[in-house]
Amino acid sequence: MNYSIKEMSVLSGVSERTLRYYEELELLKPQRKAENSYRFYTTKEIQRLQQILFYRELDFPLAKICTLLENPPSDITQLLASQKRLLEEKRNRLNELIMTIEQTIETQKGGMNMKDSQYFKGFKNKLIEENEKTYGKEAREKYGSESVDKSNAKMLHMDEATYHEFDQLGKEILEKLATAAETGNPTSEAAQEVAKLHQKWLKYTWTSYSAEAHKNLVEMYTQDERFASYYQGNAVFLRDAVHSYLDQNK
Amino acid sequence: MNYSIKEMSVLSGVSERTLRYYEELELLKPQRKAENSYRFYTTKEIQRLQQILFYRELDFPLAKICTLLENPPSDITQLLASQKRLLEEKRNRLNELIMTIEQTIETQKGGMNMKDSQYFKGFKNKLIEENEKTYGKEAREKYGSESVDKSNAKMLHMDEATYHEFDQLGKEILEKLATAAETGNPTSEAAQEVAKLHQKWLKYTWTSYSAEAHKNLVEMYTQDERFASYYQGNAVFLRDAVHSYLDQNK
DNA sequence: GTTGACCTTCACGTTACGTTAGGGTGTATG
DNA sequence: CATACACCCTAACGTAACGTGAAGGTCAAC
Repeated sequence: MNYSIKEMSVLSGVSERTLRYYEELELLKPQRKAENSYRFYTTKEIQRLQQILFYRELDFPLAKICTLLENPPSDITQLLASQKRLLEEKRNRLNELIMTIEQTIETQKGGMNMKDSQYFKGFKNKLIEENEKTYGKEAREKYGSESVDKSNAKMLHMDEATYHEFDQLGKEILEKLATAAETGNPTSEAAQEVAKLHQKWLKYTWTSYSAEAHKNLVEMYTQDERFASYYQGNAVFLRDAVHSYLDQNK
Repeated sequence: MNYSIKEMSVLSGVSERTLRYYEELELLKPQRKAENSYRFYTTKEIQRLQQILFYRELDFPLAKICTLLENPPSDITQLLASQKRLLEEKRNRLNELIMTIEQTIETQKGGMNMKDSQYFKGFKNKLIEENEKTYGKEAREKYGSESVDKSNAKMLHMDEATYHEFDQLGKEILEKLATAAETGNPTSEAAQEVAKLHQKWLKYTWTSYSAEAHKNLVEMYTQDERFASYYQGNAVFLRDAVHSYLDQNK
């Protein structure tokens, strides 16, 4: 049986343009009628097209499909496995983006303004980057890697001295939080000081501070593994301390 | 402070080309030095760039970012939510592809040849399509939609009559399976007949049949919801019947 | 005066096609 | 026999978000 390009298109569900394009790429080469140089496809080409579509639907690029059909690799399962890993990476990245959007929406609902929500995202990305440095690529494989704009800090237009203060305060909070958490009591004086410092720390970057947004933020710390990891397992304690502190000092 | 394009590039981590491109799109319009028409960026542009990057990292297309920054929508969370849905669809599609690859690898390991594995995928896609027709878009939203090549059946180069037989046999299996399953005994005569018919049915399309691949296939039926749904909850029964049948008739 | 680092615009390449534009072919009908 | 209509052909531009030169101007230092 000989099929014209239109018949082939209807049969397979791919457009005529696509069939011509595949010929251009030397992926699928139909014969031609001598008299009018019309293309015609036989069962051989049908089978070939099926193979092409098989790989195409698995998101293989056409160039790869081409080389793949010309010299079929001995180990197809390995090929499939590597394509799978690639797709998984893409998926993980999407998952990460989705989480980020969710959290951004949360911060918005929690009363943060857009500017601060954006800064929050930058801060999160910085955390993720450090997290990856610490825990190697496991984290990168588990989550995806959002492309981090590298010098978020520089773009904060803080001057060097202020940034240094800010950075030091961050470290101080981490240390004092660890000490305070040992007592287990979020209403202790040590814990309340941590909460106060955390408030001060936030005010360095937030254009408008509100207790509501602050509570919302520390709540979120407890939800995301990376934040929890940054606070070395004391995210819940920090949340409780901040809640208590803000309720005391309304 | 005025930054040259290079300084801006280092500061923000985006390439010079990208900065020029954004100017071309009217996304980010730096001023020019009068004497040499060099670009220069001020804090205003830095902030603008930060906004651009915020949305870009969430996979917003640049054109959208452009309109978005020109007339900021009142409800940003809604915007974020719709972007989230879009990303979720992409992710679901990837998940579907990943599952398909896994299953294809399984069929390969189960002793199927490549051609039949490809056909298996086509069959699965047809099932999915029918599944979606039945259960509406819930299924499509939960899983992603693989682009199905519509007329897989036609491309099987079965003639009409043979295809009709094949199709009828498929329906017969479904009915008899339901009846046999009521007894609950996969070694019953009725169940064994179903297994035999299923074998016959597979041989219509498989270029090489093996008991191993057959067992592997029915095992997979029990793992994937859509297959299970096609067999109306009797996938496990079918598996047991086939195993028993093949072990009896070695 | 010349290197070298910076800047400029212009323009092609990337992926997988969709979409005209301009023109030839084959056949059924008036 | 002319014409309408469905089909075929090639060529070429457009898409998104840049990367990568090419060709040439500007500026400070040696």
